[in-house]
Amino acid sequence: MLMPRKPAYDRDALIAKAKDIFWRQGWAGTSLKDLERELKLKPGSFYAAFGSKDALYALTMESYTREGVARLKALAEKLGPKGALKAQPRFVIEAVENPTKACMLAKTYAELQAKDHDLADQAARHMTEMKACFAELFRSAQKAGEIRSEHDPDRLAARYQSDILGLRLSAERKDVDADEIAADIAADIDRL
Amino acid sequence: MLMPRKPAYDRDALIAKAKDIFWRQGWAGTSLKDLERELKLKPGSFYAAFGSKDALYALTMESYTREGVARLKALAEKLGPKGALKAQPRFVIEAVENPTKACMLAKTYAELQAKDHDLADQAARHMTEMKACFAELFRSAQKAGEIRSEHDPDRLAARYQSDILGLRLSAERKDVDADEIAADIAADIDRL
DNA sequence: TATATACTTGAGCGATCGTTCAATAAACTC
DNA sequence: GAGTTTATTGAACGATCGCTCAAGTATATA
Repeated sequence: MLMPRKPAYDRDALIAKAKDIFWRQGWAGTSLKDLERELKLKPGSFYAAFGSKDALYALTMESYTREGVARLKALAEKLGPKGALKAQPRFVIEAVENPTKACMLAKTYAELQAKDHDLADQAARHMTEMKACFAELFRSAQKAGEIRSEHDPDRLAARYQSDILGLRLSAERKDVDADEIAADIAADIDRL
Repeated sequence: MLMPRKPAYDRDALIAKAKDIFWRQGWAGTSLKDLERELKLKPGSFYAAFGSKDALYALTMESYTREGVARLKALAEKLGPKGALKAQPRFVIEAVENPTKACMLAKTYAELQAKDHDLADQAARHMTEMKACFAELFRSAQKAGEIRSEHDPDRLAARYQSDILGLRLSAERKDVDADEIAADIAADIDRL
């Protein structure tokens, strides 16, 4: 048997690069020309590597979610569940490596839900997964006695995620002091 | 002087109709074919009436904001400033006449900000205007003694608007009970 | 009724969309 | 090196994008 030629590109690096572009510009706002230029791939190579624009978009959302979950768990490892929940708001809007402040999943869902696009469903599932992570942290914090047990952790998680989505969108505005909002969200955790 | 023929359409009604389409589908997600079909206008009439897709989009955002401000002020007239702030969350997610729950201005800003599109700036200005309305209500509530005066009304308004944006986006999800979030936001007002 | 004016119509413009594919170049085994 | 397999290239496809404009139609005044 003969061994084939190896691709010249690093697939994971290309997904990471594409994620930044999609995250910033959205689905319709990113053309194949954009991707070809930034990823330095001609059409043939692009389609051999990823199959379609939508398939690559799905890969970038998976990567986005995986990293988000990992970061949250690392934060909980270091600061405990309540500490992680209090730190997360400030963290998400201060990450300078992000191409934009708003949540990629929320942007995707908002853009494509009306079209009943598959990517909207996938974004929704990823958001559900993130919400479950938040709920798990609230449950842990309750077990640790850091949050009163009279609260429903799933309800807390839904409200918390909603607040974070609003915060991240607000953080893109020039007339809003997102640090203040983040501080207020964190302060709310202390009152639970 | 001779008098011309009158248009067969109601311009304001067309703007209202276009607003629903843009609100639901977004800027890139709405094609001129969509508008021609829904507004029952051929290209020539469309461009004679509105000039361009973007010009019509701007008109719909103006109408959207004008109606939002009017509704809020009507609510304040009836329920007082604090009552309006408490009622607004439930109100925005329960309005069945809306084509979608999420805020049109936020959707527009999120979609077009990366492109430095003029419509993103206009959306941002309209959001600033809404925020000023909220701040005015918080100030009134403080004057009426319904909210403690130690709070900064502008900061309260920014947080409140952020929460509403998150709520309205969350309300489009099937796995989230938006009524609970709305109730929790309203409950926060009582603790100020 | 004649005429001027504006509205309506729809074919079609150039540009760009996501995608395909045949031709060429490169890297592997034998 | 010969032979085979895959990666790379870039022209070009059909569809759709926002938009233009000349031709036809309807309504007003005179």
